[in-house]
Amino acid sequence: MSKRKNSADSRNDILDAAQRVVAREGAANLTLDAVAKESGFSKGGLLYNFPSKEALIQGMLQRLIDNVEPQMNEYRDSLAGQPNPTLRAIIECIRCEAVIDRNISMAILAAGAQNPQLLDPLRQRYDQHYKDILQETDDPDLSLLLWAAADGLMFMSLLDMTPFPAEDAERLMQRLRHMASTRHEKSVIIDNIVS
Amino acid sequence: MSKRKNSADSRNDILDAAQRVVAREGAANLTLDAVAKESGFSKGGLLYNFPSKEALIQGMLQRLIDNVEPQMNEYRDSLAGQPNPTLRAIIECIRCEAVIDRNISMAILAAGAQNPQLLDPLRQRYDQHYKDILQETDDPDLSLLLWAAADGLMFMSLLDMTPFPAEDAERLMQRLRHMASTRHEKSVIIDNIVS
DNA sequence: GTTAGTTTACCGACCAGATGGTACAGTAAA
DNA sequence: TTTACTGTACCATCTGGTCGGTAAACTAAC
Repeated sequence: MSKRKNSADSRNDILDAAQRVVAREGAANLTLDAVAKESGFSKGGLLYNFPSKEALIQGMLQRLIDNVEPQMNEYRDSLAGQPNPTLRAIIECIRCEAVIDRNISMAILAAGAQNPQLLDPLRQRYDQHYKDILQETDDPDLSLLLWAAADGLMFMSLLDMTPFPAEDAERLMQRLRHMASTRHEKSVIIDNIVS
Repeated sequence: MSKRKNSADSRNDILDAAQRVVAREGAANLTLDAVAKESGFSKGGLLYNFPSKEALIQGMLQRLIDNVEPQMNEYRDSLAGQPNPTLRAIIECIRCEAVIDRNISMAILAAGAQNPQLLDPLRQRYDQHYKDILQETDDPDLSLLLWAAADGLMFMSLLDMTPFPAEDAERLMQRLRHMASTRHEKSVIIDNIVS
């Protein structure tokens, strides 16, 4: 009966429990008591590791980010030298739903609605992505639009509002991927192919 | 001291008050008491008009939709005969932020996170947009991607995560608009301009 | 046209449950 | 001795929602 764990393990166990709760019962039922029960910790132990509910949610978001990061880097590194590696890595991550459980993302979104600064870590990521994408592209605006499109598809899926079947979404993602992998000499190219 | 108003007026007054509350104090503070106070109604009167908080939020969403609809139709009608009228109307609505107050949308989003079926009216709209866009386009996938991109930009702005300045966003929207207004003979056109 | 009954629209006190958080005494491993 | 908890009791507050009451407005009978 080893009581002692190191604190990092405990925190991870708690975050796991929180994710299970939210995945099973939805964002509305993410309460300290529920997480305590699910994790096996006492409420005191929970609040010892995360001094507030807000801290817990911050922890969830941070871990989510930390989990996606290596996967993204892997993609990006494998595309080094080719066009738009970061953009394509983002698209790929969204495509294979590295974005984890819908409920978890929704819970974080809901929390963000109540306390906007909770999303700051995400904002930082977006900022970094923005800079990387710009630096790698021949056609900044097109790349940003492709990014926005991928993001839009992700949000639709997140909110369960995608009006088309999964295979269509898949095809769209492939086309995005394809568009991101071609080089363009100038912004204007696309705009010129008018009938 | 006419006590009697017709119910529709009361409901509208209450929805106005709810919007003011949420715009001023954020989604977290959208409580029945706050809305009652802001609207001048008693809590009982409020709950007479909206039998539950959920009903109130549904009302807010519905009115939001009802307000944007005529504006969209106007745009669309003015583009009749030209390519992609619906898509372009959507883009235009997003561009000039017909999407109303950020806080209001966030409140609805937050509510949707807790009770997903609350977003059903929105889903219906998306479904209709989807059908309309498909029917009007020469290049279904491209149109859907442009739609997704516009949506992505909207969500970024909604969550206050747009990493680029407003003028860049404006330029992106213009490009979207432009891309939506050109005819394409085949999907492949775009894909072919590879270096 | 007055009276009586019914409905509509609203008031405001009260309530029950949930929830985040505290306090604190104890305990066991490192 | 410090760290990392357990466990319980407790609490203040908030919040959605109920409920009995009430006055104006509408309806209908006389």
